[in-house]
Amino acid sequence: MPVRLLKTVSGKSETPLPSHLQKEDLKHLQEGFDHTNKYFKGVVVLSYPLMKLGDGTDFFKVVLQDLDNWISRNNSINILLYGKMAEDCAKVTRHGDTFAVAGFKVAKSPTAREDGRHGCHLEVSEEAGSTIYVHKILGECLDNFFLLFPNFVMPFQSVAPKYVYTPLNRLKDGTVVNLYGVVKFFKPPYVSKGTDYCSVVTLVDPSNVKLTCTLFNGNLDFLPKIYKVGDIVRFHRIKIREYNGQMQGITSAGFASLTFDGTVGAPVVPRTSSKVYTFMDEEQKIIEELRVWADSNLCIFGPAAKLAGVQPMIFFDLTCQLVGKAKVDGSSFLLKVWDGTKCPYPTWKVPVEARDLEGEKTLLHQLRNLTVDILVYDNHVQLAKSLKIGSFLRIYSIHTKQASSDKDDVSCIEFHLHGGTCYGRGIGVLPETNPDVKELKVFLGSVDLADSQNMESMSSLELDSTGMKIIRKFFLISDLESHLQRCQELSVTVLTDHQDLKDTELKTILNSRAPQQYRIRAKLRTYEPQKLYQCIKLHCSKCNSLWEVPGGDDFDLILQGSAVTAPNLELHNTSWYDSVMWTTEDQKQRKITIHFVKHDEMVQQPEDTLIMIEGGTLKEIWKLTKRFKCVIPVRSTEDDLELLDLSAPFLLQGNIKYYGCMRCSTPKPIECLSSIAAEQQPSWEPTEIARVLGIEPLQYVFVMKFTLVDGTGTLNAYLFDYEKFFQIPASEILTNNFLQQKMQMTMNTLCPPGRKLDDLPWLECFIKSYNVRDVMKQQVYYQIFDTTVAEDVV
DNA sequence: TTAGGTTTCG
Repeated sequence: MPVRLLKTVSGKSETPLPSHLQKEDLKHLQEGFDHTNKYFKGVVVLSYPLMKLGDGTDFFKVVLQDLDNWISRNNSINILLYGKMAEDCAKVTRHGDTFAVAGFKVAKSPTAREDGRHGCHLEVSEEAGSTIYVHKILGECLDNFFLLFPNFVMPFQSVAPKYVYTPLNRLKDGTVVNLYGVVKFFKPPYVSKGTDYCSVVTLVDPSNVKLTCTLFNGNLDFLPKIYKVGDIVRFHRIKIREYNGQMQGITSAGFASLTFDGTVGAPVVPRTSSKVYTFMDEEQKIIEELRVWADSNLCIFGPAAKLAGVQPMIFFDLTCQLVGKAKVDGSSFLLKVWDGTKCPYPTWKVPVEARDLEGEKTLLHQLRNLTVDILVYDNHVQLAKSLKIGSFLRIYSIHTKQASSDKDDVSCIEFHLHGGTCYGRGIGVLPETNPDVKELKVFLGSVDLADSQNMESMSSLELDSTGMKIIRKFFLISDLESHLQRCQELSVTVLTDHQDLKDTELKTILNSRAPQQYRIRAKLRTYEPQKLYQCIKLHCSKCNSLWEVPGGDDFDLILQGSAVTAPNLELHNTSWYDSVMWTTEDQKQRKITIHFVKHDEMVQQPEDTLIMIEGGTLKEIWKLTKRFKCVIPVRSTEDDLELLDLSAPFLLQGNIKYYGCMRCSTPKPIECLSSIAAEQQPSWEPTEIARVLGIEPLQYVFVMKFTLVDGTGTLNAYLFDYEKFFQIPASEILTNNFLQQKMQMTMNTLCPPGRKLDDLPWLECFIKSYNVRDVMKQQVYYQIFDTTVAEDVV
């Protein structure tokens, strides 16, 4: 809606300014301050002709004099109006009119020295969500009245539209906009490497477009108070920029936010640091609509857990109360927390000096069986130090690790908040008004401390799906018992073949010659490696060699090394690929070339296209794999493109890096790929790509050593499995956290930590024995085969 | 300025 003067108003009975707006004093108008929900009021003492700027934008300048400081010498300020607002205001403005300006941007006034006015000016436009309330003069009589009684509250008429909110699919580079969104991902505010706190927030809206915003502020309070995925935010005056081909939001001067609980039916109460803010009935409607949309269109699955529900080797968010804290060393800090439930596993205690431990000694002692020690590292230390004992926290992405203890059967769980902010890792302080905190407080109050040794009586408050509070008994230990009982009766693994074979005791197997095959029934006493990510290897089926999976850093180094080679322009744009080269804008002036492989002389849709990249970084390549079917990192030689070193992947597809065997591969020129491109329907299968490029592909494989016992003997059997045993492809486990957790849970069922031998479940397996002869001696080895984890185990 | 979502391996 354009600026519109509805009618001339008179008398006090007319609509006053909206109640959420507060008057800002002239002397408080400063750059970098939060002027959200403030207005500045003044009389138009001067106006300039309407102009057009170089880009065609209308521009109008007026000078407002502060009524409350009319005696002061320096009491006027320049107001710069842009666009439609400039055009419309120019039509109706007369000297002597009173303007109340809200939603303005404060910037340094370049003309302050010459015109002697305020050091800053105010910038207003419809795009920035500005509002101007104009009171028209009614004649000299009232004008004088006004000057005599400056505090007289005048009726105002709104002539500018209210805030305009831009859907996420309509954002344009270089604009400052207002928007709503549902939080899909967030990093709670953390101390950046600069001077401010930083919070990263990814939003979605019904246009199904995602926007990642990077928000900075020196004051924690000015960043949005997001507590969980699914919260809804309203951002005012967020700047939109293009970054890496995508729109990005970033704080601009005057940025302000409101945050709402995203639960359908919950009260619509904004969380904000501002005491006043605009919030109308219409906006309540927007929140309610977004809640309903998110409820049916978004999968908001949070990894929240109670201490009673934790497993080793998971990442989870914990809502808890801080009971104690202590410094450990320069890079780590200890938080002792509880949530009223008891962790079913023994938990580790971080050794600290008694004098370093802060917190109420009696309470720490009383809660000793219910608190857990969380060790936080690096960038989280500063925030952790500042936390107040007794405060309620949500700690995001805590990692539970199983401590490897060789000395006894009982291993314990460690809780770590590792350094960095990946996956939103961090600490958030929850206010006492937070619904989750209210609920937690009720529950903590109900915990009978004398009874805390008796785990079976623990209970917990939970919210059911309708948001109603219900009290449910927690019988976690007994749940675990019954689960284990089932495992003991049946078997946690099943055979996929040879059902008719009879069981053989381990003692008999150990005393027999190899090679032979057996069916066994045994318990898994222990396994190696305990760190499951270490059990993934690369296997060459041609020479039978096993290779470690190279780390991301290795790949990065190779990429950096290859980026030194300048791209050979003679190899650009051939009959089977189109090439695009660009130079980065930073000081390094890095050159990146992408060769798009064509089909039928045309570049296909990205999801069907194979690209080759020269000079890219690990991150850039990673991003390209999200968009294109295949990515092959290459470098230029004098007369052809070639693959990089074989310790780098020869191909990236989705999450998977494909490697070639260094012994068996004889890389051919990249030109050979053109034969696949020429096929009628190129499938770009990794094995096919490897074949034409002379690469012997390595396969991802699980390699583990199981120590099995059955009362008659102990036998070490190797598990060598691509997919069948865990029903998880080994190729995906390193890049898929969900699958890693699933695998860890499987191992916890097969070999529950902290259990005595009698309580371990039975496994039914096939094993085969085989001879391995080296120079010195011949040895018998055993391998598990045709066995899989039972379907109902995980 | 900072970070620019994509778990550590202590």
